[in-house]
Amino acid sequence: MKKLMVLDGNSIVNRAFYGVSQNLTTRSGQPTNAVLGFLNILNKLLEEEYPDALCVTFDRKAPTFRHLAYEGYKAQRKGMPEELASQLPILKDVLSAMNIPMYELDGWEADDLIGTISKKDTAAGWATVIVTGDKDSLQLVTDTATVKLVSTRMGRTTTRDMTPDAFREEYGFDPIHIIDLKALMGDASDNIPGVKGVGEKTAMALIQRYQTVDALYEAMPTPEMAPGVPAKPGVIKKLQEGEEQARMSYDLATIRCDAPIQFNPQDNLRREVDNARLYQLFLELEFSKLIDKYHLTAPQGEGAPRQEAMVEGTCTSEVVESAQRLQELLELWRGQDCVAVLPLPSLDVVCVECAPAENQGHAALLRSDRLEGYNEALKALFGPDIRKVVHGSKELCRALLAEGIAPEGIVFDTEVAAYLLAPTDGSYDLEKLGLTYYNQEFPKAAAYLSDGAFGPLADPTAPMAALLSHTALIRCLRDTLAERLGELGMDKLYTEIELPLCRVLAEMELEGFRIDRGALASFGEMLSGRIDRAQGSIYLLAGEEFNINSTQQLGHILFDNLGLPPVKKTKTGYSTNAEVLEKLRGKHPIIEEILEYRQLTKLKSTYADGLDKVIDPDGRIHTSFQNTVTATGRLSSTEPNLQNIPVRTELGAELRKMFVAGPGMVLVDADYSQIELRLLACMAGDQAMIDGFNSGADIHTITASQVFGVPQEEVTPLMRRSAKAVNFGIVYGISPFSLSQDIGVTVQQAKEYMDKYFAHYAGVRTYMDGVVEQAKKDGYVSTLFGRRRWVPELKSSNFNTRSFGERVALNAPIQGTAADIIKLAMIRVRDRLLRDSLKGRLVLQVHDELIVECPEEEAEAVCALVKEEMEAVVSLPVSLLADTGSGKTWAEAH
DNA sequence: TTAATCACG
DNA sequence: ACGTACGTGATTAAC
Repeated sequence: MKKLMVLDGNSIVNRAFYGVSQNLTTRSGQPTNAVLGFLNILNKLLEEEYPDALCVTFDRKAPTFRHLAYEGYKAQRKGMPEELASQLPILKDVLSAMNIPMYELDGWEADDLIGTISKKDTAAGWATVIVTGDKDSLQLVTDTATVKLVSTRMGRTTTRDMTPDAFREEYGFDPIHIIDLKALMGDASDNIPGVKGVGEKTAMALIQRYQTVDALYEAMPTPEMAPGVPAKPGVIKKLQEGEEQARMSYDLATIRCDAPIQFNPQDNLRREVDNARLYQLFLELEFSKLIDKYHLTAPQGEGAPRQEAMVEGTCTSEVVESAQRLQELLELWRGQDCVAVLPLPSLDVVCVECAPAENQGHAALLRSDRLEGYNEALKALFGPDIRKVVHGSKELCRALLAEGIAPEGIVFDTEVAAYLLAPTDGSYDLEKLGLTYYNQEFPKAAAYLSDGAFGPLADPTAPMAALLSHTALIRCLRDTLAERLGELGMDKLYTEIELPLCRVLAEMELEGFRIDRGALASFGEMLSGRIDRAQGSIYLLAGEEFNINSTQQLGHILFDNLGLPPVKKTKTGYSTNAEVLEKLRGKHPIIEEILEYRQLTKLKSTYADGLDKVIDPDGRIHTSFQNTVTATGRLSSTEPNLQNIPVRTELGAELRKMFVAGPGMVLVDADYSQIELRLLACMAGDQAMIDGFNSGADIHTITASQVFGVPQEEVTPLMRRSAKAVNFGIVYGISPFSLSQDIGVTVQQAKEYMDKYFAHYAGVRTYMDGVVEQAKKDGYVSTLFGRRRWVPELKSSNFNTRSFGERVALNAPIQGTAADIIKLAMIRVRDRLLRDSLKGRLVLQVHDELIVECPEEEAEAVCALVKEEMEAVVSLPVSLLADTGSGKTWAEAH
């Protein structure tokens, strides 16, 4: 039996709209989430069902006769948000390009068309699968027509197949009687009134007993309920009064199967998509993933503007196999403004491209298996006399340095440039940049990155084509991105900070941080013992064994079994985080044990076990510093993250004793003191705060004394703590509510603190207002060094989104300037160590802290050098201060 | 894959 | 009336 799948277009697109991330739009601002969601659901359905034929139905305004029958009918549905309405024509274009038939008819709704189609389908001897999110359609379920109910909960699509048996199991009557059910209980979303005072429970019990409205009213005035369901008093009266409503609702709930459409399932057999049209549409919608999924290709001769130099074919290529040819090429490259270089991670293959003539590229492939003296070739290529543009220079530098080659002459990094231009984009794959900047599709890097892509057995054409086009793309991007950086005033930031930093980061990653493996292991064993004991007490106190790591199970034990009062809820149930547990402390002895257990297991799994796994054979940990990730310009650290090693608790801080210097070496640690607050004082130009810092006293104490109006000597620890919370909160754009939560006072008091704060630091308030205002005007904020962060959230109509934008606008310039400063300090410290012929080397950066490993005898000099360079990065009304220390371990040096 | 939690500045 | 601090990454559970 052949199978037709028919979709309720309106119902599915609604689910998609509300189920898929709300913020998905094209660069021009056209929302696309509903279209994408629809296609995702469609794909999932096709994989599940493999129908022979497929079609989609759409509403076209409510039928006139229904308006006459009941004026309010479907009135609510007219309020479709503009963001969704604007996507409907796009969706129809896409479906049309996919050659999927659509049915719509003036005055008819999608489910009436489905009813009609389903009936004709059955008559033709076909099976039907109806896809909708609307339970009304369940009345159409027959032996040959099933309904797939689609629901999207929290972005996940789930479907449920309703056959007559499944339906009867759930409802206790035949599918057709869902009409009778709706007639009694009504349906608010469809404005079906039903019988007043009769809800789902009563209606179900009645229909289970009588099946139909007719039979029910025949049994009046003494109807029975389904066995076991007690009749509520007054139901009979309500049924009698509501008979007219019930009859009318019955008509409203009935899906019509007699729409005047031509339909033959044969006309809906699946067809190939229209490649050219769909490609163009997906390009406009920026659905690059779907272009891959459908294996769409760019139509020849039309579509997006193409950059000639990038097209394979206008670019000649060769594999370099002789030393003589290599020399010729090196000479050619020396004469170029720049050449693009794309290395594979192992450096076995390197592609170099230049453009000797207008629009005519030439690429050369260097392969370790085809070229004698390969390492020498690399050395020559990465000499100072050839200007190179690369994508991801940190990785390249690390690979070259590992081979003993010190790269020079890297004049541009397209990945870092793209990051500076759009730091919130998240990733900067070449294929993505091609789409962003040239509206052009490129092959995926996986084509040449996969193992053995260039091996002797592999078909060389696919990886070659991808490699060549990506190398050409790098060359083109350099000009585009460099120009854009200049326009935005970021060329200095780029050439003096970001680009040279790549090399520094590569060196630091290669250097690594030495770990005392034995100490780490015994620390882990100690934790294990304590975890076992804590776990034992928890099971005992709970009266049963369960997975303490599962927040769901834990919530169940605490709040259902032990009867503790829930403090906060999460999307999925009870919240059990430390803040909540802290509030429950003292109410039950299990709480303390759980807090202890949490602390211990965190230390064990993330640090004791986690770090041990990534210790290299050289006894050191080589983290990766990510320099194209954060929205503010900070670095991040991964595999492992060495920027979140515990320090705040005594037990956690033990770990820092396992980060050690090598034999005969020490660690020098230097951190900026209050750098963000100092920057706030300077950027706001607030004289009171500037004076506070320059007086040399503790800034939190000064703030407390000013806010609470007492002399500094009389500031209590509590007052200082509150002032500190305010100081930090201001940098994040805090609200009185959050401050009150943080320091445990009433919202009113918190507001008072903030008012007093702003009264004393009036310049800070002026500055904050000004920054937000400027950001709203410009659409971005910048740091002292010109780094930008775009803040589109400020334009949102959503209060929360907009508020977030305001906080971002306040915080980004401060956090970002601090990031600029320490980056510059890193470059200077690194250069200075070399210039002074010291053996000390940077090994770690933690946002406001630098760690250098150096020979014991250099300790003093390095301390002085690092402090000097860090403090001298900029000259501001408040001078920067760096505190230094040294020792055999990180704990000792800090 | 997402959510919850918790480690850091 | 909203919903409540900026920036990260790793681990675990559960879908």
